[in-house]
Amino acid sequence: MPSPAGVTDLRKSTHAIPDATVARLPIYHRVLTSLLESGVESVSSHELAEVCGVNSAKLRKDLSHLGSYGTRGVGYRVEYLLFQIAREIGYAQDWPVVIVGVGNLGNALAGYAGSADRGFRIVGLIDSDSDLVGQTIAGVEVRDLVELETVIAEHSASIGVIATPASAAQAVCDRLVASGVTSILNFAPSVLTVPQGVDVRKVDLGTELQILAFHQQQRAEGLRTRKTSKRTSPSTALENIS
Amino acid sequence: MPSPAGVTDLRKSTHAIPDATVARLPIYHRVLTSLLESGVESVSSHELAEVCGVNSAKLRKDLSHLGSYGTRGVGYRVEYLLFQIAREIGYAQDWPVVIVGVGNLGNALAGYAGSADRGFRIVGLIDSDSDLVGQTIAGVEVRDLVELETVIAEHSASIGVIATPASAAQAVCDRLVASGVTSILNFAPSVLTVPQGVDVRKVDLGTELQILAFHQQQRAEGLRTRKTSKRTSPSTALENIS
DNA sequence: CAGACTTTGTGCGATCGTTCACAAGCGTTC
DNA sequence: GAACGCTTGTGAACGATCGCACAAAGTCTG
Repeated sequence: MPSPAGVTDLRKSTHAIPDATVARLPIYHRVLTSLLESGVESVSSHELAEVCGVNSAKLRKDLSHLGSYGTRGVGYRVEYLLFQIAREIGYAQDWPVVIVGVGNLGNALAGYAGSADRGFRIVGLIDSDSDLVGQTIAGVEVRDLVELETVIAEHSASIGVIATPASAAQAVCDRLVASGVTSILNFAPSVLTVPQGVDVRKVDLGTELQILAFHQQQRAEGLRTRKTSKRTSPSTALENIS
Repeated sequence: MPSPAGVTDLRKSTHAIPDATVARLPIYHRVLTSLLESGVESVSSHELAEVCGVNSAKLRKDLSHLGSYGTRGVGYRVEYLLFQIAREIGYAQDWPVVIVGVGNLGNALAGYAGSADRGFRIVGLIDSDSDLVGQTIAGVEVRDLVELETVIAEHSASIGVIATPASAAQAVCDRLVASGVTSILNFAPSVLTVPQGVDVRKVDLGTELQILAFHQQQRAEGLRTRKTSKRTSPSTALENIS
């Protein structure tokens, strides 16, 4: 899993939950929520792992980092496990989030984090485009870039999302950090420099596509060198050679 | 690094470039492009690593997987290195991409991958909303969901993007796979099941936010247990204890 | 209550990724 | 051309993660 950028090592002192595990907890949480709504009361690690798309041993080890919340011979009680995971990842804490850049991407995020009752509350939508300022999106009024510091202070926001063009990203980032934001989700295709103690996660749509393209190319080359054929039936023609 | 979901192990046979390295190549590519435009002709691994936000040893090892494209005592020639990376990740191959789901997110992606001269060409925008069908976005006409198979066949698309609600994701995925798509980028918050030989990468906005929230919570707890203070000045109050 | 069965929690080895540290190689200077 | 300084490329140690395999601990049945 992608390790966070410049994370201050501080969690070792408390529970010490591996990064790889933390990255999977939200998935478990979502699947468990879905199970709970379906009326399922208990799951085994095998069943849950199957649905989450992970190895069952990995799942058990992940959960064991939170505590012993299962019952041997039976499995995990969905509701209880869900509660424990939720507590661990700070769900239902309603973290105040500020989104800077209300283009298509910012819009999508506002709708996503704002509507569903995830553990977040959009407390600020910021843009420099005067046409956008004043509009209400997902129940929140878009405010001008100059009000960035004000909005953050108003709601004591500690999580910021950068959905601006790359050219503005570092400047916005600096202002976020200066205002007390210590967790940043960056969608701009640029490398952010932050002081120690600030956590930056990067999501880059272009990079993701290029990684896919790489694998696609590898596959194509693999086929070509094996039997010199044009692209024909790619369905199940690839067998696993490990 | 985030390991891809159900990737068939096939690359071992050719060059065997580690996943972690592949995930960083697009970053190097972008930074190098920027350097080239700035007129820089040569960089050392230290300089490049600095800008890319990685360790210089890691950078050198990454590049060494592609070949020996540097000159000892000097560094790397920007243009040459850029070319080599581009070749490796299939840049300028103009991969045909189909995007299913033209909400805010699909829109953002269409603009992103379509406008900038990245190595992709949006050949299909698909949605089931009849209000959207027929509109032109980023120079491409939105077509109805029923035409999915037709559009893929028309352009021999092998990369598909799912930007639909979670409820539709698996069904769309199945149809993509059945039509010959072997690389899928999934933005829907759901676990996709695919046959062997199909590569799925998942980008989950909610998960990313929750990972940030977790770290934020850890930090808060760390502070609280150290000295019982309210949230005051979070600016540079966190020192690194490793 | 004993024995069979099920499933968790985890010790351990294998694999993958990162970082250090240094030899090998290149350019430059005297 | 020898000596010096710089940077690459990489062997090797380290650390994190994964997955197997199994003991521990529970349920169920007779």
